Formats: sequence, C-alpha cells, structure tokens
Amino acid sequence: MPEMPEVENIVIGIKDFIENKKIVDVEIIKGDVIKSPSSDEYRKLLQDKIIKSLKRRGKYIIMSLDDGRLNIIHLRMTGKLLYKQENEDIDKYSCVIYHLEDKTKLIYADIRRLGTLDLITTDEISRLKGLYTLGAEPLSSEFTIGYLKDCLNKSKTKIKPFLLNQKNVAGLGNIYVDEALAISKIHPERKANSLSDEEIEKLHQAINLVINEGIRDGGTSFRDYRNGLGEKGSHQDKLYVYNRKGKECRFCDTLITKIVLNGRGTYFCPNCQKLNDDK
DNA sequence: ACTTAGACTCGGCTTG
DNA sequence: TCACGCCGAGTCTAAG
Repeated sequence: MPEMPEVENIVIGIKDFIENKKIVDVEIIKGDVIKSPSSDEYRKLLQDKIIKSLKRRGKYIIMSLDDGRLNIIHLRMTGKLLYKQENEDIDKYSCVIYHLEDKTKLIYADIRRLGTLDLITTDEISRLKGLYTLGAEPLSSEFTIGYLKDCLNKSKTKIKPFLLNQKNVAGLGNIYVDEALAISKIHPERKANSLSDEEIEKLHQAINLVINEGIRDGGTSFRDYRNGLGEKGSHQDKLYVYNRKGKECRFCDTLITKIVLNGRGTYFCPNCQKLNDDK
C-alpha cells in the first residue's frame, strides 16, 4: 500500500521515539511475515539489542541494530508500522511486536501479510535483491534528467511499467506513477524509449513534484495507509487521475479513463495524455 | 544455428 | 469486484 512518500512519513514520524532504545522482547503473533531467519532466531537475535537508526531506501525500512545487523521491513500492500504506549490496544492484524525498554512498543501489523521482515548482517544485503538493485531516489542528486534519459533509452517496455520497476526509479508505486504521467501529459502506454527530450524533462519534474507533495501532505490514505502514529495523510484529496474514473480532469474537464496495464489499474486523461504515432 | 543472459510479462501470495 | 507490491517462473529477444 505505501509508496515512497508514505514510507518516508512513517520513518520520520517514529524514528525519534525508537532510536537508541533497547528492544527488551519480540512478540511474534503471525510469524509467516518473517522471511529470514526462523522466527525463533529472529526473536533471539533482536532481544536486548539497541535500535541505532531507522532509515528509508525506496519503499524499504531499514532498522540498524547495535550488533551491526539490519532489520529490513517491507510493507508491500497493507503493512503498517505503529508506535504505541505499552498499555495501548494493539491492531487486530498485528504480526510482530517489538517491546521497548521504556514501556512503549513498535508493532508490525498487516491485513494481507504480504509484507516481509528480514534480519540480516550487512554483508548479506545482496541476498535481498529488491533492495540491492534499487535505482535512483526521486529528489536525490543521483536522480538527474540524464540518469532518467539513459534508463528510458535502454527500455522497450511501456512507460508505466518502466516507472513501476524499482530498478529504474526507487519508490514510485501505482498512485504516484499515474499522477506523474498525468502532470507531464504522457500516455501510460507510450514506449519508454520513445519520449522526446522535452517529455523526459517534464516527466522528471513531475516525478519530483508528486513525491515532494506526497511527503509534504503526509502521504495518500487511499485505503489503509496510516503513518506510524495511526494518522491519515491528505494527498488523496489532491489526486489528478488516480481512482478518479469518470470524474473530470482537473486540467481540461474530459472524463478520466481507467484501463488495466500489466495487471495494474491505470488512470489517465484521454485528452491530455494522447497516444500518438510511435506506440 | 545454438547458447546464454537479460528484459519482460504474468500468476500468485493474502484478506476484506 | 478490486486493492498503495514484489518475486519467481516462464517467455521472448538480442548478442555472441
């Protein structure tokens, strides 16, 4: 469910509450979200460790422990990370609870349990291929127009699946891809290597814009998303096309269309985002 | 022509 | 129905 702006909000919202605190116990309720090591090992290895930092890379959350190990959390579609006082009620879908030394707790909850937890050493990072092969982050100095252009020219797929591929740009998901394409007025089925220089510049700017606004608005609470303190974001009120099938385009009043592209619901304005000649 | 690596697509995971 | 995501298996394609 969460894309980069949502994960960023979760991390910045709770990091100051948990950094430099000791995990006194790990309570495992639904152990199938733990991919490595075994649930028993996971609990034992985290017990009495101090959380040194909480960071984000792409849609991954990286918790560094004082023994050098990394607890890598990916929320996938419905995962949540919630920080609460020890005496507060827990979410019905709680899977793993990290009890901290100061009578607080960090809860990993996940309705569909598609999310993943991996406790690894730093030299095992390459085993998590999705994390290891991430492309440049929007808003970073690495994410230049030249970088985007080079990636685009190497790809024969359509622009929408290109942007969803985390190896190209890290952190975009189904909502922000549709939004970035709407703002840059590019049809989602255009071939990645067919974009003009002008379109690449507009797309680059639009990606940075939607990610920046998404972060600033506290994320998009389309369905389930809540930040680390259980609060909704507000960016869903500002969407141009996502989940707006049959509603008027904010630029031209044409009705928004929905198609399925590579298995993903895809929204666009058929007037602003035309599919011309070189499909 | 055959092999191989990489790019790409799609089903599956799971619950409400 | 559909869903804010990814992996692995299978298919396709370009290079050598």
